[in-house]
Amino acid sequence: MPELGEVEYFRKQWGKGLNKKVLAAELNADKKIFRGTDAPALREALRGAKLIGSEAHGKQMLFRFSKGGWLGIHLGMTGKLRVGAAGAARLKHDHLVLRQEGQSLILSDPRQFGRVLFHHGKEAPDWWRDRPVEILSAQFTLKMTGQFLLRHGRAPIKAVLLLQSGFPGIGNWMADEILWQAKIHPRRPAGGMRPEEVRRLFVKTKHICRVALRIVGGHDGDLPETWLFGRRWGRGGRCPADGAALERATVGGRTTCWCPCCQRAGEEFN
DNA sequence: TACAATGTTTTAAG
DNA sequence: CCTTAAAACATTGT
Repeated sequence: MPELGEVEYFRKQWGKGLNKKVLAAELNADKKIFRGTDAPALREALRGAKLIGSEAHGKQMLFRFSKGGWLGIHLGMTGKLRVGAAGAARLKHDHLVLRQEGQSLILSDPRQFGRVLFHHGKEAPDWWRDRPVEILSAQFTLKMTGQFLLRHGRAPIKAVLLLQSGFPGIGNWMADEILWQAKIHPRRPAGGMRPEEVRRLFVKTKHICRVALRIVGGHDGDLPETWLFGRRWGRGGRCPADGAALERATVGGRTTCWCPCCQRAGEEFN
């Protein structure tokens, strides 16, 4: 599930635990989701600590606790954050449960492509300090975007949009939406874009992030019917703009959906 | 049964 | 060291 907007939605869910103490952290330290993390240390450090803040950055989340607890969460493909009852039983894929007075903050992730990180200390850990420029920040510029595309010039543009080092928070449906709205074929080499196309891609990237954060992040209604979003799942979809049958194929290792009429690119890419 | 699923990470090759 | 492409990861649902 989680791309930019959904990550923000889940962050807000755990936000319900703000300013409340963790009575106990329950987890299975040997689960894959804790790979590379000292899970027992996490459990000890969070017992009695208060949740004092949270942030999202692309698909990464950080939950800050008193006494120097820094909890990083990535939801992978199937991760979710929810709030349950105080004594809620741990379900099969509930890998981390923070018990608070009156409620439980729960992380579930069946496939465990997600990851939990933990750092105990005064300073922010490296994994939170070294982050790419956020798409909606003023530092994310047209020039930067053009440079990033050139740097990955031979890869298909779809694959480049999925690189978190350049487009943090963009996932599979957002990449397809950006390319459809910008009228660019997903298999076009990133470095072969005309200036006008780079500009369209840049503008649509910012726009789609903004709307996704508002609508998906706030669970505030549905994405516009005029978007590709609602038609791109499964075969047989039709382009909202011209009614053409949508194409589906694997591009950049992921299922990709596009309109062969709106997103023309010449024979060699179809 | 076999394949696909809103994502990285690893491995191998250029 | 850098980029690219493909496989791997673990589980569920169609």
